[in-house]
Amino acid sequence: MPELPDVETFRKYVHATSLHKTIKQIKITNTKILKHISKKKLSSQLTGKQFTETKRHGKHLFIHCTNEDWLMMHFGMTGKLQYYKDKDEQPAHARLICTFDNGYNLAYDCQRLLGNITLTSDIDTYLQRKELGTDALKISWIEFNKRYQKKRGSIKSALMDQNTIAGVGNIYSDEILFQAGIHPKHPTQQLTEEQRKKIYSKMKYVLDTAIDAQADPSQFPDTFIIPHRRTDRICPKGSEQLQDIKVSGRTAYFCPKHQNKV
DNA sequence: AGTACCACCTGACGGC
DNA sequence: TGCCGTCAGGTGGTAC
Repeated sequence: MPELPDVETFRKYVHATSLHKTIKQIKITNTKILKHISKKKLSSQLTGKQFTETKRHGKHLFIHCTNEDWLMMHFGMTGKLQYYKDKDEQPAHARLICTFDNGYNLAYDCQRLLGNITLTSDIDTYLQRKELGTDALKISWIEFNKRYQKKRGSIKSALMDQNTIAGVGNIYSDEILFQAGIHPKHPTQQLTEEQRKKIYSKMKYVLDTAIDAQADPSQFPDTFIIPHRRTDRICPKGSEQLQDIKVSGRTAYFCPKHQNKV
């Protein structure tokens, strides 16, 4: 689930529900999600504080806290957030639960425990340490063009490389390449400037459109491939059968008619 | 600097 | 019904 549009939707959700409320209690039900911080330290740092601001970089969500730290959340493959009042609305795999003084809770739910949470005092330092690339929605054409001129390997894996640009994962890379009409295995270095430009503009279009649809595939335009990927497997531009192949170990879906190979 | 493979995890699904 | 392999929208480490 969580690529850039999903995480941006989570960010807005936290912003709309969880700011400026005092945290009464922190509950951590599984410490595997904690990175470089103990359960005790995280609870004590957050209890009694409030969240005041939200930021996102690629697939990373940062929530500012009145102790000046940022609570960092990464969602792995199965992470999500839920704001709720009654315990019966608590999601099944809630790993971190913040209870506010208004009686509501914000739960970080992560079935497969592949996500992680930590505290950081400075976002830029954190991003540098992780060597994350520029956010996919913030990167300029100049920088994108420069990076992808030099980049080797298939275009799909280049788009998914978080050190090159941050935020695009397996499904949105499929959508970007479908919209751009480029085969996922197309060698990055063999793209023309025109093709790079097309990928750049379709990347922005796909991510913006997905954010507008709150990252809900059922709200995506009829022209998107994502809702067809693992369902009817039919190309939305025609009636061709979509194909799947492995690219850098991930399953890529594409239309053999509309995405020509090199 | 690539790819290939394994590991981390849980759970859904299809085949037998 | 149960067991087993496979796969899933992520990332990090290792070997080549």
